[in-house]
Amino acid sequence: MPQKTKAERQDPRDVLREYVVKNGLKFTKQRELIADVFFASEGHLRVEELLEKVREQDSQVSLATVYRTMKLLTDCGLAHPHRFGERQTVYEPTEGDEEHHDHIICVDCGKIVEFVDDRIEELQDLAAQRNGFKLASHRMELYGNCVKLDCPERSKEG
Amino acid sequence: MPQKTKAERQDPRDVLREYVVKNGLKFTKQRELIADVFFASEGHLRVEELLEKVREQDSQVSLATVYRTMKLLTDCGLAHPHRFGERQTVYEPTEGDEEHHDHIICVDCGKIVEFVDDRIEELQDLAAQRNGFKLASHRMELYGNCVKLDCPERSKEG
DNA sequence: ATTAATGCAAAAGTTTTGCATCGTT
DNA sequence: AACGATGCAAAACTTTTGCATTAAT
Repeated sequence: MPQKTKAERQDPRDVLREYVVKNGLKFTKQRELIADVFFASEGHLRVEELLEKVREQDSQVSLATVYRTMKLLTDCGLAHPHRFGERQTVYEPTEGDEEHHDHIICVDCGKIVEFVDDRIEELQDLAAQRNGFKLASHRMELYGNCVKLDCPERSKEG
Repeated sequence: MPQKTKAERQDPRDVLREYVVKNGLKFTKQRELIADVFFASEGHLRVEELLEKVREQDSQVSLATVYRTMKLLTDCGLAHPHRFGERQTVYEPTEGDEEHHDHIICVDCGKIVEFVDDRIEELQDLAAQRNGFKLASHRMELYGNCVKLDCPERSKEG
């Protein structure tokens, strides 16, 4: 299995700058700021949350710009939108060339843990074939309760 | 592995009626009609589509009532909402006590195929445990292309 | 100077809700 | 008769878009 070296990974800001230049777009301070805040955060951010954080640095940035920038980052392959059954779209950074991953979400406290299971991935591929599909991508989310000690919601409730 | 007999399965309409009575609600013709149309259809219906079909029988039914009824059906355990990455919520009938299933979706033509893979289910359970979660439920969607002959989109395009 | 990006506000799309009225119990 | 459900329209909420202005190239 070919393994990408981490050394190949570029600073997301550089990826963005490259993309922007290549497409005759512009590298604005808003884009830079939004990207910085996005990649500095822990991921799984809703657009509103991102805007909030961005506005701590520049209170003038508009919601529309955040939406437009997240779309741009998605086009660059730097971000990926999710819908965890909620109303709002959640973005997470795609970590360079690293492995794809799935999510486990705590139904009590909302904690999100990322994981990969190669055996599952393999079986998904086979399941698709068995049903006459060529698998392109997938989404898998597990929902459950995280153990007591890890769940802030539990400790809150005593 | 305990196996439910199909004989136990009730007519969804009866389940609804029971639920409604038990909760001091009312069994209206709109609810009956919406449930009938919903269960007669092939599932994976968006609310708009459902409304359209419902209005073929009674043009007076409102969108709000369809939304409210689908919520009711969800509470009864008769329907289940999905978001296949699209904007609109899609409902599908939960088939009595039958097995849970996942989905494969054709990115070309939108065809949806249901499937179950017990080995995947098992591994999901283990993956959750390994990450300190007690698995309650999951969602898994595979995206890909269905083979030429099955894909109406392909034949359309020649 | 050119042309894309921004901010704003309005629009669009989906879902929910308030309320007067209707229909089931 | 009582009270939940309905239809309608308005509201709520998320995301997109048009446009005049600003800023990156």
